[in-house]
Amino acid sequence: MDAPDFNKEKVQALQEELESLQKENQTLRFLFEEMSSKYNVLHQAYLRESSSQFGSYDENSNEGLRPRVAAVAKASHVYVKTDPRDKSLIVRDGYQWRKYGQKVTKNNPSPRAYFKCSVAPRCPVKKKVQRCVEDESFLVATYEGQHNHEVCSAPAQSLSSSTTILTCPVLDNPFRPTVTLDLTLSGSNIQNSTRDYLGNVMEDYGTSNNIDDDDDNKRIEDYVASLTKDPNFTLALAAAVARSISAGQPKPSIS
DNA sequence: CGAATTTGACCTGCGC
DNA sequence: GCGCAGGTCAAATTCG
Repeated sequence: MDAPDFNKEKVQALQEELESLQKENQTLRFLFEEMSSKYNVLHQAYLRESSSQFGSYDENSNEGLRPRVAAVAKASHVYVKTDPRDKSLIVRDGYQWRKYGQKVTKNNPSPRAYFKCSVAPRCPVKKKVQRCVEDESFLVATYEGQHNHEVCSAPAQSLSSSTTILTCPVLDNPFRPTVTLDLTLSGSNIQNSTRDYLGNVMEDYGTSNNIDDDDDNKRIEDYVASLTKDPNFTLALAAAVARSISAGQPKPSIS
């Protein structure tokens, strides 16, 4: 076989792969943006509803001791990509936090920082932040509880240049806290299951996309809604995140 | 000088 | 009961 031809084919194959990865990246961004916007709308609605419920709540009454909204939400874990040289344990998520403790834990050489939400005096939310033991360029933030107030400042997108993240609604439940994903990851890090799943979804979307503009937005919303309800999508995303963390390799910017 | 952070001490829960 | 680990408190320190 002729060597130049072989190299040419190789370059062409790589270019094709790069293009497909770029498309994939765009698809993911599109989906996350859609879900994020829907999440924000739902979250605001939830905050309004819960605040009105708390407003009528009589804390001196014994019968009032059972709020209609569960006070303690399950802890959620959020991975945030940061510069590994940056040793601070600060995760900018739009809320104000007061640090009240730091501890070195058994299975992780990096210390764990403890924060309380300081936006509202009686906000019960706590946050733990620790570097990921597998990849120190990731911070793992664990949120406990639920904010009883609204976001007070710029959200996660305002992170420093060394941090590239996107926020997305946590799937299937608009009332869960935000999960943060690094979408600068190379497409090669995306688990096949994720790729297959999203491929199927977008192919499905594409085949049904020959409709007029009015129906277009509605259909997009339907797809986003179906995604947020689909546990397979949750699993696929989780797998992709886990894989990207374990890979810990240099990531070409595809954007 | 007040607010935020640091850090060692203390508390609590859990496994043995 | 004891020891360990995680979580919280609060005095000391730092910073704006």
